[in-house]
Amino acid sequence: MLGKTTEYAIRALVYIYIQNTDGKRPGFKEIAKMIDSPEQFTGKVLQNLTRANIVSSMKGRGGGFFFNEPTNPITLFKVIEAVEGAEYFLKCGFGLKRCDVNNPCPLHADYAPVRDSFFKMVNEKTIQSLANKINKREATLNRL
Amino acid sequence: MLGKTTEYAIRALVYIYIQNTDGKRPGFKEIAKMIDSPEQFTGKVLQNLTRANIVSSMKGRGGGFFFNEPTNPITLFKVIEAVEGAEYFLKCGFGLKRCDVNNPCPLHADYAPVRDSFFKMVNEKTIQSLANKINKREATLNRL
DNA sequence: ATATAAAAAGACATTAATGTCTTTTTATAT
DNA sequence: ATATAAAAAGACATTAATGTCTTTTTATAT
Repeated sequence: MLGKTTEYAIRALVYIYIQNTDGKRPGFKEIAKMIDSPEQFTGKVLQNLTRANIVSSMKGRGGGFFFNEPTNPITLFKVIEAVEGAEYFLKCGFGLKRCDVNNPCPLHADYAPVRDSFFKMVNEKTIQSLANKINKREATLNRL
Repeated sequence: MLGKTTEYAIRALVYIYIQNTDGKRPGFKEIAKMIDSPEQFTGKVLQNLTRANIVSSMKGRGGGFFFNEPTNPITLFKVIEAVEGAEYFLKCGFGLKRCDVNNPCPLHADYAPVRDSFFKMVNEKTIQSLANKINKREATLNRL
C-alpha cells in the first residue's frame, strides 16, 4: 500500500528513536545498514524528513539524526503525509476525480470504511509505539 | 491504493458489462471515452484482461469486448490479481521481506486487520455488483 | 589552523508505471 | 474478392519512483 520511500522513512525513524533513547545519534549509513535500505537513498529520505521537521540532524563530527522532542509522539500519518503527500487518504478507490457520499462511485460505500480504518490506524500508531514493540522484543525491525 | 491501470481495468469491465446486458459489445475507443481513460492504453489493458480470460473479445467488424458467461461473477480480487499480481495482498505493511504472526514487524498486528478487510471487500464486490449499483442510479461510472 | 567526520546538495542513472504511434491480423458486410 | 472496422501486436515515448555518485558545507577534535 505504502511506497518503498515511506517504508524506509518509517523504519529509519524507528531506528533513530531506539538509538536516541540509548543516547546515540546514528548517521544515515548506519541507519541504512540496520534497516536494510539503500544507503544514499536513505540519506535523501532523511534529508526530506529533516526539512519537514519530523526529525533533526547535525552535521559534522559526532553528528547524525535525532529527535528534538522525543516525548512528542510522531504518528505514522505525519510521516505518510510528508513522504506521499496530504492527498494520500483522500483518493477515490475507483479512480474518479471527484467522489463523495453525495456523488459516489460504485465502490464508495464499501471502500470508505477500509480506507478510514487504515487512516485511523496510522493516526494511532507512532514511531514511539513501534519502537516500544521492538524494545519489548514483540517485533523486529529487519530480517537480516 | 490501487494503480491507475487497475482502476481503468475495473471501470472498463463495469462499462462492458453494462453494455452487454443491453446487447452491445463496445470497442476500446468507446470504452475509453465513457470511463475517461487514455484510449490506446485502455486497449492494452483490455488486451491483458482478455489474455487473462477475464473478458472476451472479437476482432473484425462488429467486434468488441464482452463477457462469455455474464452470470459468472468476477470479483474485484480477480481483476487486481490479474493486473497487479498475486502478491498484492501479501506484502508486509512495514516493508519487511518476511513478516508473519510468528515473526512480525511492529506494524503487523494493526496492519493485518486493515489489509484483511480490504481483501474481504474486493472478494465480495464484483463487476456485476458494481454495474448493478450504476444501473440503479446509486452510483456513477465517471464524472464527465 | 588543520584534519576529520558527518549531513546537505546537486547532478545524474535506472527501473517501473503509464501512455502513444504504427502496423498487422481477422471477422464481417458488400 | 474487396473494403471496412475492429482487436492484437510491437515498437517506442514519457513520467514518476527509486537509486547512485560526486562535491559542498559544517561541526568537532586535535
